[in-house]
Amino acid sequence: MNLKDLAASLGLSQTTVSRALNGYPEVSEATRKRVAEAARRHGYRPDSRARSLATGRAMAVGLVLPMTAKQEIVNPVFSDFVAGAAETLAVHGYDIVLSLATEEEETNVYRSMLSKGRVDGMIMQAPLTGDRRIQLLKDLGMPFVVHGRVSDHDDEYCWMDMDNRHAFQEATEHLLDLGHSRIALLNGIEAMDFAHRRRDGFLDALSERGLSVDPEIMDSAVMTEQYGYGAALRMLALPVPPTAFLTSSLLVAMGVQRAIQAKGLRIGLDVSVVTHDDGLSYLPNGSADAPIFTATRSPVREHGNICAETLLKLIDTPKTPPYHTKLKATLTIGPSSGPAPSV
Amino acid sequence: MNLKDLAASLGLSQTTVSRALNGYPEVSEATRKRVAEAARRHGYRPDSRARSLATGRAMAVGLVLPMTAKQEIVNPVFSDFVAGAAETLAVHGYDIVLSLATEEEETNVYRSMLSKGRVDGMIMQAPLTGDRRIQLLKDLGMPFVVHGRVSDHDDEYCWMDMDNRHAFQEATEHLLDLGHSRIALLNGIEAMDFAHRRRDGFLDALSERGLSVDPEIMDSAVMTEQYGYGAALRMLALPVPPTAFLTSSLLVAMGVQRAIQAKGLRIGLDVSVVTHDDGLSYLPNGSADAPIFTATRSPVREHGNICAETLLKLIDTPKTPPYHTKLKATLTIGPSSGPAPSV
DNA sequence: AATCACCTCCAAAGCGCTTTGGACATTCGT
DNA sequence: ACGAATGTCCAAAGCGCTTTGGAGGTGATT
Repeated sequence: MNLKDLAASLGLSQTTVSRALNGYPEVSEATRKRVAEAARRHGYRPDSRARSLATGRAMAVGLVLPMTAKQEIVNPVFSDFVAGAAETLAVHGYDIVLSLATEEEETNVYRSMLSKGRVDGMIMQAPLTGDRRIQLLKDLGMPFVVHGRVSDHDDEYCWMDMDNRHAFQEATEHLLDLGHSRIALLNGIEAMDFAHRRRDGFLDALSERGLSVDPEIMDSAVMTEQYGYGAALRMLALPVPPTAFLTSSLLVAMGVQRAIQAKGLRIGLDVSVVTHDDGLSYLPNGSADAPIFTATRSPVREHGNICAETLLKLIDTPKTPPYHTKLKATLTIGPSSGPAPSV
Repeated sequence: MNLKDLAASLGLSQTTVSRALNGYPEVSEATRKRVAEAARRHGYRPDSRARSLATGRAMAVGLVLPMTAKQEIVNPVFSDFVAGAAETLAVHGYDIVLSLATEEEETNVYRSMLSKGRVDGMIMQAPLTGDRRIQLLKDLGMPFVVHGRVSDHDDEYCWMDMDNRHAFQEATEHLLDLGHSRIALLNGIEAMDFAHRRRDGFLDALSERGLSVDPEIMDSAVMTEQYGYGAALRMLALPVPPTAFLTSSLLVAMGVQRAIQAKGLRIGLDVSVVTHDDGLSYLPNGSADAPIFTATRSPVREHGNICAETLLKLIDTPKTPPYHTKLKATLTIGPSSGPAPSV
């Protein structure tokens, strides 16, 4: 049943039926009722393509699943991020069109997005340092917002990001204030742009207090529990082991925790752990009033909300200058960090 | 630049240009070259809506983000599943259209899918017991496949599932064979249909050996690390604590592990742990040759592949009878399970 | 009684593509 | 040399919706 048939069955024109259904004022309340009723009865569902073709709006935004083919890992942050974005978009009647970014076929990456009209804008996640995709998106001339950013060209596009540098600086200072001077950093892989900024924050805090860096207690890898466990185990076996760990994700912190326990040490007493917490719904850091880890927290679901919000604004008024949101993470003190043990 | 303009600029008809671009045989190699070149030069991108409207195929499938508004948790399995689905779909040129399922507006759940033409079929995830959405999908008359199933109406629709019952039966038997007779079950929330079947497998294995069940060492909740930790701690404090735990997810198992360590017990020696492992890429169970936990494993990314494959088949030949795939999980022995301690 | 504004509705022109049903040359078999 | 087969291209009809630019009728205003 299409609009034409529906109109015919009512003895009305398509125009009137369309207007009645879409809430335009130039149709009497009586006919509107009649039309709505008939539509319901016939199970009429407008064709989104036809509508989109006529209106020029796709009512959908694109999202690329951040996944480099090499390391077949899916960003654990993805599901919460997308939930946040979808949530906000749904309110405005927008859908999300997902596509997979594999590095090989870089040119073909945005295949579906390349065919015009499928989406009104795009959200890009997890940019790498010097990510070429940003230029690609710019060339496409489609509104887009980046979750995260690439340090060099900050001002030329729209992004929303957490203040990674500040968060890690603050976390480090927290540990320094507790008397720790030998702090290990377990970072994410440094191809991710945010990892750089996190390290910078860490290093800034150290050098501000005149502390130098020991590369032996700095590592970076894909953020898994295993990684945290292995790296912590190795570092704790050093002649002068770190008294504190700063990790890039809760999962890594959990690995560190396991290593600490395996060594027969006590977390928060013998060894402190501070982590960043993306606020993933399935991986909560204890509860709000009783966190497990001391953590800089910035829920990624909220990031999704903001990215969506920003993109919608951009779609509405395409000529707005590049707009940025920088979120501050909140430092929550938990039992995992305590005064440095006196030697 | 649209097809019309492109054709005009070449002095050809739209028909010819369209055919040249889409690889139809009735166009000379020379013109095909010329057209392709011009298209590239002008950056011509066909409008997916117009094409879809003309062909009748959307070249996209719908996916509902499984999320009940109440428990604001995003299924951790989602990202890997969707990666698998996207992977397979991309090969065939299909996109994924995501939408959010909130329980409140049940009727409105498939809003975007309801507007015809956006997708050619749907994948539904994480069905609840007696899930009404399946009937809804059937009524829509659109091809769909369910990841998981609802026990009662197995045969009326297309699904792919893991043999949850068998997996948990096997896991339980493994523990029984090791001499454990007091086994705790930490299940997922039982609103999820698969949780039922897992429990059934567990109970079957027990009753086969004439063992009865102690409800005090059976629990079910959202599968987080915290839950595993808390439940295990509580159960280990019982007068007759369990000597083994069977958990529904790696995250829960990690929580159990933490509780065991906190109690000063040794995993695999004092207390055994067996878990199901969804093979999430960001939460690996050790490595293939050195697993951390004894686990029944069935990578959910593969589930995504299969669901997509199945759906594509269904879209191609809509009249195929309901088609089912049941995957067997593989039991991998790790150091987390060992002989029951002699009393 | 004539004018005006307003309300309610409609015909038809797109939106940009695919595809049907030929048209017009050119080449082939005999 | 002639009809048939083949190769190459085209005009135009959709696909199902929105939206422009009126048309006709009603009641209020002058």
